[in-house]
Amino acid sequence: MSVEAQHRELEDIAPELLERKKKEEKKELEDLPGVSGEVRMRLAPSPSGPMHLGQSRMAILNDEYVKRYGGKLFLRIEDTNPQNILPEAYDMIPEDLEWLEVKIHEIVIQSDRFEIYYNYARKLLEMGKAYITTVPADEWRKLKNAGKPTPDRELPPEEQLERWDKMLGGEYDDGEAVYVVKTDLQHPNPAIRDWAGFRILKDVEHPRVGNKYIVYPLMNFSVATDDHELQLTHVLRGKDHLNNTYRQEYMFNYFGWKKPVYIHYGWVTMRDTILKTSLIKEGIRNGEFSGWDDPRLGTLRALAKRGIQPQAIRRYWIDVGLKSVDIEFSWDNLYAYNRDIVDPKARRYFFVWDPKKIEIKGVDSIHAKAPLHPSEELGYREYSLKSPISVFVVGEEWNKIKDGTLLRLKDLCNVLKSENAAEYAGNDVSVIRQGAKIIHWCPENSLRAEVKMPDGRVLQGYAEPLIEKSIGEVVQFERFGFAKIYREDGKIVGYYAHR
RNA sequence: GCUCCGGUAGUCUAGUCCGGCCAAGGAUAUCGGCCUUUCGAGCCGACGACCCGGGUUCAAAUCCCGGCCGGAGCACCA
Repeated sequence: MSVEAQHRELEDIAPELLERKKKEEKKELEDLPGVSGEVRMRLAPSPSGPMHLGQSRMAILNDEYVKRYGGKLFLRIEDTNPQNILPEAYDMIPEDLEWLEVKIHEIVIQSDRFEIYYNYARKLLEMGKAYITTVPADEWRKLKNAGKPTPDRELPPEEQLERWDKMLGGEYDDGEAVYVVKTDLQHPNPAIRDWAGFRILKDVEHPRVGNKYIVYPLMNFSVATDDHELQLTHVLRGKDHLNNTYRQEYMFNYFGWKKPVYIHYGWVTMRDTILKTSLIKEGIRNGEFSGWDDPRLGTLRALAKRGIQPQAIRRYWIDVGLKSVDIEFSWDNLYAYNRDIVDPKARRYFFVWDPKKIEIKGVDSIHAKAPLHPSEELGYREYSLKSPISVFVVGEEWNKIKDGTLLRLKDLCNVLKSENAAEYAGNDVSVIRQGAKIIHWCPENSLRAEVKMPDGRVLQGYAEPLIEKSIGEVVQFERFGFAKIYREDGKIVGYYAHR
């Protein structure tokens, strides 16, 4: 029977089975595989700058799972490359996580743990699973890609240990000797073959431990060691780390450690978003950016400044989940979540950009009473205007309207437009139903204000005086968009979030 | 070049493991209507997708084979 025939038949016997039901779906994170009891997970940022939007994904997902299953979430600061450390970041990262509402149970800093790494390094040499090579880097790499060992790869453990002690003792200079973990030189994936575990950095001062150590662990060695030492059950990481996982598994196998469950999520591209710490650092130095929270940046501090709520970011990443597909970040979706949160609470005000002052003629006084929110009971902003009455309107908008048009100044009155003035035309709200255009305004005693946009533009204008009551809050400038309000150098400054 | 990982509307996601309640659900965006003293919110509607080709099957987004496309890694960075 064909599918169509089956459908026809079913319509006769049991039509209710063909009825479609509509349901709103609530998105939840899928269960973590391999959970038995509590979980132990970690965030592992390097302290090169404050956290950005991209990194918030791993923070949120780890946090969600630890909260769901119970257990422990470690913040492990990976500062084993002293050349890429911003000292302030040691404080900025926990601050950012706190803002994100991520619950950290314990902070571990890798530069406190050199002795632990050295200890395992020695063991591995004793086991014959690692070697010290004095072959120059490019030559070593060439041999490796050809599947061939360096001459010193097979030297006996005693000799390797001797070399290790010489490394630690400073008898080699930078690059003259490297500690390598053996894997399989015939491994079909060249990325998995023997990998460097420690390097020598003699003349670099580490911001936390100074010149105490000259032998620095590389990422794969310290990560594998710590993932084991912290007894992690699950590791979430970007799939750019997939080959690192395969590398690290060699250490787990050599030592017989229990492996965590590894989950690799996909690559996120963020168009038009500045995330690279090196670029930001440079931009701050040369004055291009105002700081780590410049509204053009993708740092969490910049988003916070603009009034993006941590819960919106959380919902966004939960929505995305941890699939291994590569995705494109959607500002629209993030903004939609943020609007959901912010809209019911944000007080409404008028902000007039490109301000043009016009006089309203033919009336002695007007009392304006505008609700602070269209549906929530948040009270009113009231202004008494006395003759001569002038208000600010948006110049570019005003100039586009034909003279003689009947306009509604929202929550104020109706006017007949002429070039640089307006004739009072009563206060009958029903003109709106007749199709009168509504524009906004602000009183003559408004405050100078500017709004900083995420694309770097700065709009100059006026905000109504009562905005002062909402400094530090996210407000909605009617017919314009949501912004978070600050006072900077005596001036009202809004950081634009979204429409 | 070698090795991995992926491919559902503009974007994100459900479904794929265990083929049939999928003539593919939800969100967002866009467009239209209603409502509203905001261009916000709300309500209603429209638009829009299973990468391609074979095979297995009564039945394929789902299983098999072959392509194609995208991404990542091949550092003495993380």
